[in-house]
Amino acid sequence: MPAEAKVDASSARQEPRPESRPDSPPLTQRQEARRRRILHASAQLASRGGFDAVQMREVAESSQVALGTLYRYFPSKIHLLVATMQDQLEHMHGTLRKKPPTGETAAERVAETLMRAFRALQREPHLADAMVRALTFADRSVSPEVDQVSHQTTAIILDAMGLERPTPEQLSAVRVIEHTWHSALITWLSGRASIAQVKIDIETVCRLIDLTAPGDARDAT
Amino acid sequence: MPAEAKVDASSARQEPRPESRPDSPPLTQRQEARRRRILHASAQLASRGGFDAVQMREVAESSQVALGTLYRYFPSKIHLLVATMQDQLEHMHGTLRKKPPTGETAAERVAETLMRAFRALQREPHLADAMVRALTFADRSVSPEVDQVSHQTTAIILDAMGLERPTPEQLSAVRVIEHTWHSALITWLSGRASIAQVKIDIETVCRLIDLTAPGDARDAT
DNA sequence: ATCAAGTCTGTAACTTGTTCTAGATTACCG
DNA sequence: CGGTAATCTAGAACAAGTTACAGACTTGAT
Repeated sequence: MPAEAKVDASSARQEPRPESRPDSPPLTQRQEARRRRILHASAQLASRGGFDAVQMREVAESSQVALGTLYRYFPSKIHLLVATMQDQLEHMHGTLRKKPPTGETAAERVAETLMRAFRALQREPHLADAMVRALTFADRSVSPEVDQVSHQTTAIILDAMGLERPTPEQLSAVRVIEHTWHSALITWLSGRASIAQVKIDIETVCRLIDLTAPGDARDAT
Repeated sequence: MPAEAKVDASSARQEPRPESRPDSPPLTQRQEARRRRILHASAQLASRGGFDAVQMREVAESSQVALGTLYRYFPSKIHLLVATMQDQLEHMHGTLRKKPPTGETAAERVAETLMRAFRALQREPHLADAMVRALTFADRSVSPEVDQVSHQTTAIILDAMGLERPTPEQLSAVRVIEHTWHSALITWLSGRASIAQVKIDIETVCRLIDLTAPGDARDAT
């Protein structure tokens, strides 16, 4: 059995994900595989049962890893679920990129994109529950990871807007859209708002985009 | 020692709070006092230490109540903290009512009011942490209570707008403002956004109000 | 091939939210 | 008053997140 070499720049990287996680120590293949098994188990358990069903002992068992190891990879349940969200978001961004939104205005395109994402979440409401609850419950110790999720979300929205160099005002609008997106998801997940309400809220907040760039929003795609 | 009579309509109610909690079984004076002690202890513990510092055993001890009794009054830590928030919100609404906002437009008045509330929260950031985290983490079993908080918040915002009969569009805008408010608080509490950022986000989202009623927003106070 | 350092495993212990129980106390009714 | 149902108390017990640790396995370098 040959020793597991670190995966460095000289070896062919099979996973098309050069960005996003500049891990301080590069992982061996087995470690990368463990990480992957853990995230998979996490998503699977979350898909049934939501937040509560993701139990650290079960994740460890499902991914065939000792509990201590699980905690070495993800220092808390919240870290694990936020990482799971990062993972899912990458998928999502890829999927969304394939079919760019068709709306005329930037506001329409953003709303369209978010509604598409929303429909995807509706297919796995328990998973959405686990991820979003973790995200909003995260305390300061998870800030870097939550920030990354936020940046990824921002990237998705800016993509939909078709902007290279957003103005500060536009960035403010995007931040507000993200606030609304997260909070609206929460109200939907906890049964306090209908799908239709979420749609309305998204469309309402997206109007802010037109407000920030009244005349020059149409140069995209 | 005379038996504690239920506080019913025939006895003078000393607390100026006839609305807000139509408790199915009316409470005796001692029960009302217990409830108050519990909420007080909860707020006190939250004020240092935040969410994690509110430990059910400590709340029980601080309020001189058995653990089982605490759970009879508030069926979970989340219920307790959401109730604490309701309590604080009532205070806040009263305080805010005394000095109505002075802005020209409805958007300005709402932003002014929210910033005033924000400054109040800044004085007790740990308490804010406990309440807001509980609010967004609450699951379906707490929906009625969370809804009440939401309604109270809506009332505050509509107050600031100076509206009696808001249009559906305006209500949508208010919902989006609340979303932004909660989510912006979270990002601030977890150290991912500065106070200045929160201010900008609030002002940004408040622009939606002008958007929903371009011509007739000025008839208040 | 072999050694030192780092990693993984299995397991027990600890913490805090939550539930349960038996026995006192209190509230309400006749 | 006296009885009964509801409530309260103290404390044990349970559940799931988290930590600790001893021993086995990997890794990287010689």
